[in-house]
Amino acid sequence: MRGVAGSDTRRRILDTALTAFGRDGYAGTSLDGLAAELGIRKQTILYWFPSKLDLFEAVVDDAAVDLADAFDEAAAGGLAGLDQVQAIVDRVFRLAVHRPQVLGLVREVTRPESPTASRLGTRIRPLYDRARDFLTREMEAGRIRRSDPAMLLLSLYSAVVGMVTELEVQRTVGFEPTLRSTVMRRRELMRFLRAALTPEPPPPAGP
Amino acid sequence: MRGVAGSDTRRRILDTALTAFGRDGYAGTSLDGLAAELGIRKQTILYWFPSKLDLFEAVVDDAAVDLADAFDEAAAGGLAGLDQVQAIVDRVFRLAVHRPQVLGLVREVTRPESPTASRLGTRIRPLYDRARDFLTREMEAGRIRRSDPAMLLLSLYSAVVGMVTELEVQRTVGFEPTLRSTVMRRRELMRFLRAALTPEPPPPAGP
DNA sequence: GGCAATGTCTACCAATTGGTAGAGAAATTT
DNA sequence: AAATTTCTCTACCAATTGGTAGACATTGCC
Repeated sequence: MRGVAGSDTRRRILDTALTAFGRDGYAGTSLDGLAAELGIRKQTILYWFPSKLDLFEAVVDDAAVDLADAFDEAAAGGLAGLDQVQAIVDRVFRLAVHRPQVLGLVREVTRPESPTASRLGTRIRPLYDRARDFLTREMEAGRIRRSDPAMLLLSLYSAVVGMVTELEVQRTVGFEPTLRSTVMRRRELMRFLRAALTPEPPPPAGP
Repeated sequence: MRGVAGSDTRRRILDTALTAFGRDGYAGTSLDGLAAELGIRKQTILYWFPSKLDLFEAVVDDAAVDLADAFDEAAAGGLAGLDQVQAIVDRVFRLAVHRPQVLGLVREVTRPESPTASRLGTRIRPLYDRARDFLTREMEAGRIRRSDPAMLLLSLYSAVVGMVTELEVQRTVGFEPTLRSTVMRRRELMRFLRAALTPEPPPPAGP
């Protein structure tokens, strides 16, 4: 078969590359290896993406869309306070469970020296700003414990990504996480976050 | 100068390699590049460490000692509950501020596909066990909010590493973090952790 | 001063890397 | 059916990779 399949080849390359980059990093992924995994020649990859870096950027853009969609969807409910936070965490967890590769890529791309650290930066920035604004608003409304929104956001992000990464580590070690353990983990994370975010009861009214 | 310097070369290689591996990852670091950075030839590196992988493992072992020392030191005070947690966080922060490279390496080595994921595993395992036991004990004593100790530990770890990583990212972007901002960040982190860990007040005594 | 040990270097090497040039098959257009 | 476009391939290539072999300089010991 030659020159047949149309451009689902492009999609297949993107998907496999996402996994490979997330798993082995940019430097650790070779076009030859990737091609072998796909059962095609490296030159076919270079036909669809003019260079390795172009491929990487395309993969990042692709993943960024997924992430943004997840956030949008979770935010669409128009919830407030802890419920909104919970909705987002749930949604990210869902993404992480059925496309764990995306998180691997996030990990790779947020490395300071990543070849396109800046790219994900510009893609994610709007999400970040929205999230921070949300937290600020909720704090002012007293629905979330008051603190520095930027740093709180970072803590949230770290906790979520850390927990999801842990799922992946388990899987690598050969422990296919059960639905049950996944659910437990998410619940545990939410307890942690709720504990950290619940506003303190107002102090007994002063003079 | 030839055959002179004695084996401080070995130390210099270890230090520079730590930075390089943490910054560029294992695959992203080349012996030639490393040698150039050191002003020596690659063969000198291979004289001290028989292979790239051997070098990497030596670097990991070296860093693991630093980490273990930090923990030991923080644990030596014999504190309890949140105070002990705070002591450890402070100590890790201090390490991260004056040897940020170590954290970069931790990041690299905790990647599921890292060439020596297992190695840091065995080095860190004892620390992990100790920490989990500590948390379990403190929960039973009612000094820390009750939850799954393993997952709580993961949340703590993620939050700390995430925050420290952020410091590094800032530095990369060119924002030399001031002492002031570092302190603020640490304080913010502690507030987050305290909020998450403080035990709930006992429910009004039941029947 | 001779000599072994130590440490760094030059000279190579085979394998792998990302990338180019262009042949050739299938599908589409004319 | 001829021509063109689309897609995948074979054949290369220069640069870089981790690693080997061994020359040569310095040091400390006898």
